[in-house]
Amino acid sequence: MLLDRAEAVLRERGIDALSLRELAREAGVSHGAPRSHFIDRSALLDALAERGFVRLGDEIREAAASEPDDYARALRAAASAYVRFAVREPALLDLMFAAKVDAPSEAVRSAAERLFATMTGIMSAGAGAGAYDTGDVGRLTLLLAATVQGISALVTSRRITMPQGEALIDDAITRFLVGPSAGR
Amino acid sequence: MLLDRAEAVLRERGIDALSLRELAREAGVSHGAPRSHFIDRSALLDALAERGFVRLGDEIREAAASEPDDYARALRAAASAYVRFAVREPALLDLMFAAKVDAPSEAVRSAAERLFATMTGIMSAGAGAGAYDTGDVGRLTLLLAATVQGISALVTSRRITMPQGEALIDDAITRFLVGPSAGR
DNA sequence: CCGCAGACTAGACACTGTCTAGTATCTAGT
DNA sequence: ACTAGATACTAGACAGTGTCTAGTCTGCGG
Repeated sequence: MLLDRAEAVLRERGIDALSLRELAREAGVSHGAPRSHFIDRSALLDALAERGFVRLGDEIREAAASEPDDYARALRAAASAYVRFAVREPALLDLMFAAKVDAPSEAVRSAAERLFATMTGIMSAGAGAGAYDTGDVGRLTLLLAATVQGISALVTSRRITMPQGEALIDDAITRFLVGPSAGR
Repeated sequence: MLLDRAEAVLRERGIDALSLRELAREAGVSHGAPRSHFIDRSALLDALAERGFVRLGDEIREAAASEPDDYARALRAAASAYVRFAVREPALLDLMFAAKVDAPSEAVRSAAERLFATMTGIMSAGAGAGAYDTGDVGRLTLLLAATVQGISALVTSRRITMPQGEALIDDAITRFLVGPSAGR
């Protein structure tokens, strides 16, 4: 698939090296061929971002499911999976959270929303048992999302190392849980 | 100055619209002229990022200084200033925390470090008076940095609105302070 | 069997970053 | 005062890019 190849280039050589013409050359088709699939270069990027949101959602859901009977561990696993995704696909994550001049496309927006819904689901599992000190799970999830996204940004922009990022996740999750002994 | 004009284009039309040749045209010089100042397009972007770190540091320092005798309010003011900077200069913040394939230049790295030092200074003011529940101010500052960066990313990528971002800052700062009544 | 939509080709256009050789100007250093 | 060198610039070239257009081929539903 064209998108698979584009994703690989994005991962290996960054967004600046991602060229429609080069993708066409690699695929052995003419330079205009990709236009049948993506009207624009930005349409290609949107499709990549959309897939990124889906994949990231899958990965954190799976990570959380690996710890079914411990909220704290499930939360840590999900957050850790998020940062590991960021390290594996730094340029893709940049693309997903890029500050574009015009509003994101409908497809990207809804994919991002589904990721957030996945995170909310993970948080809710603990909320029912009173693991957090507030009833507003949505707002708390937003804060968690911002925190893991920020940690990921610090790691991918090489401001901190991956182990430091993992330590920050630990600190953050601990703060999310009610009581000083929770999850420790 | 060339950088001022570049910053304006970045702010108004995004990074994709930032072209060396167009800058040269606007300045009324030949298309090769900018090369005397910046060897590369990426050198221009690095210079912009560096200036961004300096300006952001100035703004949060000033915000914190406006509340000299209340840690909680100073912290909130600084975090709020960070997010306001992000809203005002979304493309610039993207540039500052972009996940590039090769390591950031020395100048950018040290500018980022100075920003972090500024944040540490703001946090330390409260730490001396036991406002936080841990002695490791550096690690706590890192977590704060990640949190405000993450909130900014959510706002600039239009996942949440600015008021939601402000609310998240409130939630985050409250969690950073020791005791349930702290700063509220 | 027809018509048509979708994937593709091939050429053109305007634009970009980058490299080069050459020029003017200004600034030490002797 | 003269020279050497650095600095800012011009002008031309090159390869590469995204995008648009007109035309071709092919498979499929009516």
